Amino acid sequence: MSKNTPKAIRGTQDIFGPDAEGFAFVVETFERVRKLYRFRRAEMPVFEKTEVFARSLGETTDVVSKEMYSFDDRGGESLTLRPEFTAGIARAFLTNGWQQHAPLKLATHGPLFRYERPQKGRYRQFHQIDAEIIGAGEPQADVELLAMADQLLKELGIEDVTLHLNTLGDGESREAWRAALVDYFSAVKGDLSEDSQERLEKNPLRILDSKDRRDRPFLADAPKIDDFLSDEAAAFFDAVTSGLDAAGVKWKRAEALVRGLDYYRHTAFEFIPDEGSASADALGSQSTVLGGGRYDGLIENLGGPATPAVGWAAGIERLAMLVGERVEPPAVVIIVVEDDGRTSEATAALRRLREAGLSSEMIASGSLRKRYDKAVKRSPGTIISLQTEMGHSISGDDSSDPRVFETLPEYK
RNA sequence: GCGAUCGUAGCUCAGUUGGUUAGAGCGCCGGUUUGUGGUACCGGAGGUCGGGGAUUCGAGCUCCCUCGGUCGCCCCA
Repeated sequence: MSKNTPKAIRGTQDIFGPDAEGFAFVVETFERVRKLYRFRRAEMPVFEKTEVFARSLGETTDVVSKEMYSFDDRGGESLTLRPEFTAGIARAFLTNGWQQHAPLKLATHGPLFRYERPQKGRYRQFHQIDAEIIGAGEPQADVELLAMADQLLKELGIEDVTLHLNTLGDGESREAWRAALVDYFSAVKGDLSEDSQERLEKNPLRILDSKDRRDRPFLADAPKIDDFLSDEAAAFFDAVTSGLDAAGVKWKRAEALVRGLDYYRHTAFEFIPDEGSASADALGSQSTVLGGGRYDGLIENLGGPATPAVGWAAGIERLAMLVGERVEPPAVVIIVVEDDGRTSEATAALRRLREAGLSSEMIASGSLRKRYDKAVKRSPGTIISLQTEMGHSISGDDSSDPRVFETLPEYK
């Protein structure tokens, strides 16, 4: 590599080989499951006016205040590369009149951008799959959404993660709880970690899942959301949990689970690897594999009508790490050209194989005597070797697809 | 933004208390052997040891700066 070859941007990745196969497997599985649940596909732009995210996520959140990739376009307007899907989907819902389709089940996937220090399972350009139900305020929507997430993880072969579930209540419940937490933690402020003292000002709910030892003694006796839930909010949560039970989705109550973004109300959830599991090891300190919740106020914040909605997103890279490396399937046929005069013959044969839907390639370069060895190393179902004197040899008869010789009877 | 750690061929790594032309395996290219084929052997290409500066007779190895990777904190998928 020359010294003046440009390097990739920090936090971006070039994905290839087994990793790329894992990535594709996640996306393909998501597409399949999403159709099973009748979620409709949507595509949004990767950039929006900055205000779309600033107004949706909350001006004071870290994402908005320091993690957005923002820039001015030539007209001087501030634009931002999407740091998440939900805000853009809400904007699209309003500007395209998708209200007419409500309740609307949507699914999408693609790249997102966040200006952060990269580490295991976290990148500046990362990729998510995403599912939302917009315009449905009933708990059954939460159940539907979570049932889909649960089945997706199962179909990906990820068994050692558990749904951690909480409710943040409605707006009033959440505010009352928040105030009680501030009172409680303020009383012991001096004994809290520096980080949590800061959280007390900015985001007191997050003290609850602090990793600092100094905060732990105070967590167990902290005010519980359940004591502040309105009757309606409690009934809503009951309906969600009983619905999950009916759908066969295993879950675990996580009273300390809160979500970072301001727009969440009622249901909040994360699928987290079980303690000590292989998945927990694979993810390092990035524990959440899929997360989301209900965001009934968001669309109103963007100037639309009051519209309830729930959604989740999951990092494709993180899921791919749990799925493990996936090998590329070998070719059905490899044609080895051991006589350069027969290259055209091989080209014609390949065309017919591919038209018949049989994956195939040829090896026709490099040392003549090593071409066959190269083919063997790629372990195809069948090797057809075109030799001098118009001869040929076949190997792999046992594992050959019968269609190979239906397509190319002359080599049988 | 903060902390830790690493940075030698395309890849994975060796390189002794600093000492002459920097090595291996794999991969790649060519050849020999086996004569019908995933073997073995030989040879070749490929590195200004991340970059810059300092110490020294002499630095891949010591020191400083810088740039990158990785992991962790904050935050988050």
